[in-house]
Amino acid sequence: MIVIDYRDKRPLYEQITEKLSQLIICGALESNSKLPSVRSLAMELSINPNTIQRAYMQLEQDGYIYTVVGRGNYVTDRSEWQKGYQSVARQELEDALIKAKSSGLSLEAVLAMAQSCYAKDNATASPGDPGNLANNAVSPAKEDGQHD
Amino acid sequence: MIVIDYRDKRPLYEQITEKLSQLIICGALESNSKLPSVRSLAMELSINPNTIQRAYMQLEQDGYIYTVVGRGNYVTDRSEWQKGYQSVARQELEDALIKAKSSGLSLEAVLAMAQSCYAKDNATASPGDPGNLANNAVSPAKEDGQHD
DNA sequence: TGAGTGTACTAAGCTACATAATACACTTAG
DNA sequence: CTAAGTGTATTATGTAGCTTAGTACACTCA
Repeated sequence: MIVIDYRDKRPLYEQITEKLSQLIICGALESNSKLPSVRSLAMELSINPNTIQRAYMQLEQDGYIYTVVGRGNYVTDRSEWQKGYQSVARQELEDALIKAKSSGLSLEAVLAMAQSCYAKDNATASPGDPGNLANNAVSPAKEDGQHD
Repeated sequence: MIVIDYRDKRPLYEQITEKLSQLIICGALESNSKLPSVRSLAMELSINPNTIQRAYMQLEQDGYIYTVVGRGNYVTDRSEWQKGYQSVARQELEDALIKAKSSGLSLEAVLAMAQSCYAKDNATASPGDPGNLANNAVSPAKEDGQHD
């Protein structure tokens, strides 16, 4: 399920890249399953195919999907990107820890947050909803589909 | 000391905002000390005064500095932005924790990282350090703190 | 063969960023 | 008071990135 947020100041292709990678990471999109075609997803989201193409290009470069010309785009095996993703996550965690420390947060508070977070049931969606990635509830201050 | 990184893809004013706020947070710039003027910092960094002005505007909006028209820009008391900064740090830490968890990092690994980080001596410069931002002019030495 | 796929390219419009050049009101030192 | 230094605002210009639009080509598969 992808929703374009036009209040988001980031470029569209970046939003799409982020949301698709999240869907892949959390398991909502199974390995080797097929992604919507450039043209069909563009139509569903009411944006230009070039923008989708750019998002897919980025996802392929990041290792989350692979492309078969003439056939489509497919989700890469978890083992392919797992390592790199974990490395990024570790770095971001370290940065956040340094910032937390400099902000005056106590070590105890940080440890408690970690415990709490790992106790919680953070969505690791079950691979049962392939279907539509688009949600037609987008209203950029105008009616849908109309671009001058 | 501020260095412009032209390989950085972010806007200049954002780089400057970030580095100045870091200097303020870590204590390299004392509360109520005077920042370089818009024009002088612009000249030292060889960029346009408007860009510095924009950075200062952002810093003021974030609460890190306050402005006295006709006099200059000054570092805000720590207590003014401490709370908001801690709140941001906490949120970023939570995001990083969720990401770490989803990447497969174990709770033990995360706890170890936190311990390690808090054991380390992460630069929290003590007031009195050289406040030089480029090569010049921060300490007027006689600032009787006149602010609103 | 034809439909669907990824891919590449050009052109145009829009926005953000950065610079340049002024201009004005204010504060302070003289 | 004057003059220098300060923040602030404005307009104009150039550049770059994002997005759309339209077209085109090579590939895969029923």
